[in-house]
Amino acid sequence: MSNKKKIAESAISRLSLYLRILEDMVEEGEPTVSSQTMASQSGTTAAQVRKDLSLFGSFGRRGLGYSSTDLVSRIRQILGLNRRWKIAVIGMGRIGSALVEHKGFFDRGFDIVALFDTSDFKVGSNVHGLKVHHVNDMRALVQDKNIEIVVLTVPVEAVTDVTDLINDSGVRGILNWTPARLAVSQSIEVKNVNMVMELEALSFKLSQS
Amino acid sequence: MSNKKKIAESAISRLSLYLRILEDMVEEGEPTVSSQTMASQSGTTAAQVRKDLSLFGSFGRRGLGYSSTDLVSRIRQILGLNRRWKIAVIGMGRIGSALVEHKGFFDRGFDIVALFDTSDFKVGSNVHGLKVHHVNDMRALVQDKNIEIVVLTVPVEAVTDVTDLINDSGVRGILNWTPARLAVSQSIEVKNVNMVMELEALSFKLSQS
DNA sequence: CTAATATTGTGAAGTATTTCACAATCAAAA
DNA sequence: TTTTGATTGTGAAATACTTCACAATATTAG
Repeated sequence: MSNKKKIAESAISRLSLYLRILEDMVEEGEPTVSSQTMASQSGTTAAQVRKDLSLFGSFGRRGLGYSSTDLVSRIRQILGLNRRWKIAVIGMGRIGSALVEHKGFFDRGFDIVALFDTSDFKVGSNVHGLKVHHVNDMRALVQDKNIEIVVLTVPVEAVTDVTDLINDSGVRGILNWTPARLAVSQSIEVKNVNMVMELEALSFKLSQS
Repeated sequence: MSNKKKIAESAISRLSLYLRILEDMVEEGEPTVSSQTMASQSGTTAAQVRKDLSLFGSFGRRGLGYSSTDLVSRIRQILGLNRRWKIAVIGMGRIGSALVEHKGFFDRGFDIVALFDTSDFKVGSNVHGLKVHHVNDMRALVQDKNIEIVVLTVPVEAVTDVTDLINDSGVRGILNWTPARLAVSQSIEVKNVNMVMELEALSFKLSQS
């Protein structure tokens, strides 16, 4: 599926948001939903909602709105969520361990199937029922368990070495919690999550007003 | 300082990034730095770096580049980081507790000075040397300790009630870890952090290729 | 002092994203 | 059957953001 059309990052975030809203609607038994309803619940405009959806097709019916259940499965399809994803967490510090025990990932289609750490002290221990492996065994386990995404929560000093191992492992995507910018091979997708940067953005806004 | 000029969110993120890069340069003893250097280290273009900075003033010298130490303090000033911020964490679940013990916030100017939870079971306990308070005491403590930002990591069921308490507390900014969209008063700034949405964006990208 | 080289700051041009606005379509009521 | 009211899908317009390109300015070498 080598889709050429370039889709904005922002449109994808909104689609994620619409999906959550629609699932709630389905839960509540609403058979249809309008772009206006989705817009007000997600803090955008009805035109934006329709434009976002129109990037991928025509899913609604004029005069009626969208079928909630249908649109849920359309968006799931678009986002690649009509399947489960196997992920690993690398770095069993406080944040990494906390993420492992978080049920939210499983609930939304992401199965944590392996854990890694760099320290011999932690390797071999159990976190939430999963054994912690040494990062040197990453390649073997990624191949063996078909892991496609890793969540990276190692200390910043370890990033360079671990990035090499990831590059070599066959993983396709990284959710990077470290403040470092990763030197990954072209084919690997990276999303950066940076708490401090978010706080700094808040600091900016609060300083403006 | 009621600055009317609207600054793009993306520009602010990049400023955060430049700041980190510049601090490293200073650490390494580099007296000056060019827009090109900052660009390649932050994954953008030299023109973008110069444009971002020019939104706030002229900080460089033609032919020479920017003074590292000077630019660090300029950006700190711009982002409102020329002071320390007092923050609280609301929700002492796994993620909330992990964040409290994370040294990264303190290192970058954010002091966690209070903890809150909704459950009587956790209230009164100690996390990393700080006592956990009941959310009902938020207003008093926010006022007393001059807390301006809260990090919200409560379970989604608790969001509505806790949001009311936050609205009433005098807090100015929220870093929202919950998947809910908060109903906050106009004057409160909210930044949303959503792990699952990030994973879904990865899922989309991986499904495209 | 002049030439060569480096690098900023910034209008203008080029892209990208969002919003507007309206024809097309559907259901229900008259 | 026709009218009324709702709502999509989408070009076109408006806005926002990024990149280009070059004059201005600084240092160093000759």
